[in-house]
Amino acid sequence: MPSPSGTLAARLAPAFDAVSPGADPVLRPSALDGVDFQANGALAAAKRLGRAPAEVAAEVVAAADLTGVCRSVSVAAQGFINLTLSEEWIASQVAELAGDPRLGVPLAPEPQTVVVDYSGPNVAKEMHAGHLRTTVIGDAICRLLEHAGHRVVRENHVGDWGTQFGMLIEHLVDVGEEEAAHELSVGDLDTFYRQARAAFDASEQFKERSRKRVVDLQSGDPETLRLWRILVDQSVAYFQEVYDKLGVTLTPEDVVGESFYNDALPAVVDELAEAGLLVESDGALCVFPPGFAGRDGEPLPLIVRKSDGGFGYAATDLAALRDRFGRLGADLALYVVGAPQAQHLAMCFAVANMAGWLPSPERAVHVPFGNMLGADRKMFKTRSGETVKLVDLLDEAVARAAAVVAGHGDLSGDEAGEVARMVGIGAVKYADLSTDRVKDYVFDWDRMLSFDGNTGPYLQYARVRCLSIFRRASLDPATHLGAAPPVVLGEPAERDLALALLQLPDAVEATIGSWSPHRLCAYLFDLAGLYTAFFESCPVLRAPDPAVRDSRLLLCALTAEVLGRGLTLLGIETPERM
RNA sequence: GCCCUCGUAGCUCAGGGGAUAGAGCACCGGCCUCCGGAGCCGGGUGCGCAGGUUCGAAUCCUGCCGGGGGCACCA
Repeated sequence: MPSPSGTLAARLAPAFDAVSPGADPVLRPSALDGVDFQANGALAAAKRLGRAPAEVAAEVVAAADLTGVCRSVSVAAQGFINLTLSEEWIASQVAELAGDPRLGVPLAPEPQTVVVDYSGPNVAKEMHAGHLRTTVIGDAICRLLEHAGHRVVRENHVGDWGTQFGMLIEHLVDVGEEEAAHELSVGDLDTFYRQARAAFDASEQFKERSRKRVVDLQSGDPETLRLWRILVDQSVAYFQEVYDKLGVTLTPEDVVGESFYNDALPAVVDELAEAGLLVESDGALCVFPPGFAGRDGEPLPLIVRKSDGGFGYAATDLAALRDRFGRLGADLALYVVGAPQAQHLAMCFAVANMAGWLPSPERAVHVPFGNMLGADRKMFKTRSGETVKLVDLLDEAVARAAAVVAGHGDLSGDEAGEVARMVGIGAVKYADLSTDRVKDYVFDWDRMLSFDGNTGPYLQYARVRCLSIFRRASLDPATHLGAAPPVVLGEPAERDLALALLQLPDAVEATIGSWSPHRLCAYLFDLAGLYTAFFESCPVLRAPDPAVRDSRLLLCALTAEVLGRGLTLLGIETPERM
């Protein structure tokens, strides 16, 4: 079942085409009172035909088959077609929605393989607040794509290779394997890293050992690899604890670290050389993709192999592109990576395209995001100026949510704890997802945990309110959905809510189309607001007659479903009570 | 110096070229024995600046101003 705008577009398209071949209607929700949608396109057609817009629009309307869908159709002077849906049609669609497990969201006609690169923490380094955005946004995108029927390959590109591992391995040796593994397993990664760094800075001998260890690591010395593996395994296990706490779908199997591409790096160089793209510059092997200039206006290189013979991260990223479009057969690769990487990724994409690994430029997409800021609008830090550990942030969220939930309802111990967890984690995730990802956003505990405004708790609570009506009446929303009584839309608030319920597909489509979860958030917030208005003006259990009561119960059940589905797609859990 | 990005109400944010630019906080009034709020209703200010494209611009283009970021061997 297509959404209302989809239905209207489909009905109008033949008429547009008949009046002016090639013309296409553009459907938009209308802000005008009493008008649901506005169809544009007649103006452009009129221009081509050299006729008056309103006249062309009228002709389109006459040619369109809108029987049963619209209650009224009118044409404005500028050539807009104003469409008002009939209550009967909305009611029939809502009844159909009740029996649709997908809530109207279509499956992609041509499923694609999409690689999503997100989270990407570094081995033996703490996950801090800065990892929140990539992890939460990337995960929501994965959920949305999978729900749309696409095959999603999650890749957690962890930093598990590089010169710093010489230092880390030597520190591990000094501390002792068992002790080191213990430190890392309890999540004290920062201390471990700092101590390694301190040892490195303090001692020339340690420095020399570290340098030698890097060479051993890169040459594949078994003992060194074994020690390295301890660092990686402990870190990955720790990351997983954070992911589980955060409610993110990443698993250890999704870890495809930098080291994974080591064996492919020589081939990357060879193939670039064969393609005639490789240039030696100051001892480094580079590719100069056109259109990139450096500080002095000189062409900017992507350094594939450094002058010391080592590979930089450009080589790894190129190998990853080669792997994703080659071995994995990706149709699309998404990089949920911070905005500062824009130029680097653009260069990698350009080079991969030139090398023939990336079939077409638009198939690799950087999904950038802005920073999380503190109340002072500066980088989010602790009061003492340190980065905030992600686990600490999440624990604080749950603790704060517990206080909020305790002051709000009357839940018992275990359930209160579980609800606090869902509310706290949900609040953090929703705060991150609900604003346009490319902008910086201000992190504010009180605002995100508020039951008012565009927040996670507000939406969770709106759903709980839907469900509580059923609980009070000892009814089951599921059986009510299954029964799907006739829908009565006598009150404006009923009509508004019903129409909004039908538009989840549009919100999902807009979200995927722009890789912007905040679009779905905005829809859910709008829906929750309409539900509140409905709830205020339309008694449900005390409805004037049984038919109206059953219809309103259906609207409640469906609102709970849509809110629940939307939040789930965003990766936010939904308590049954609050 | 070049490139990218952001600039919307006092604050935090929405606004897929369309009609009178919207929420939530905060502020001021009024109403609340309401199916579960710290509730409901009402109240007003704003698109950084200047051009351009267009029938129509917060939206697209150019320039400037301001914030953030990036610009050869750290990833």
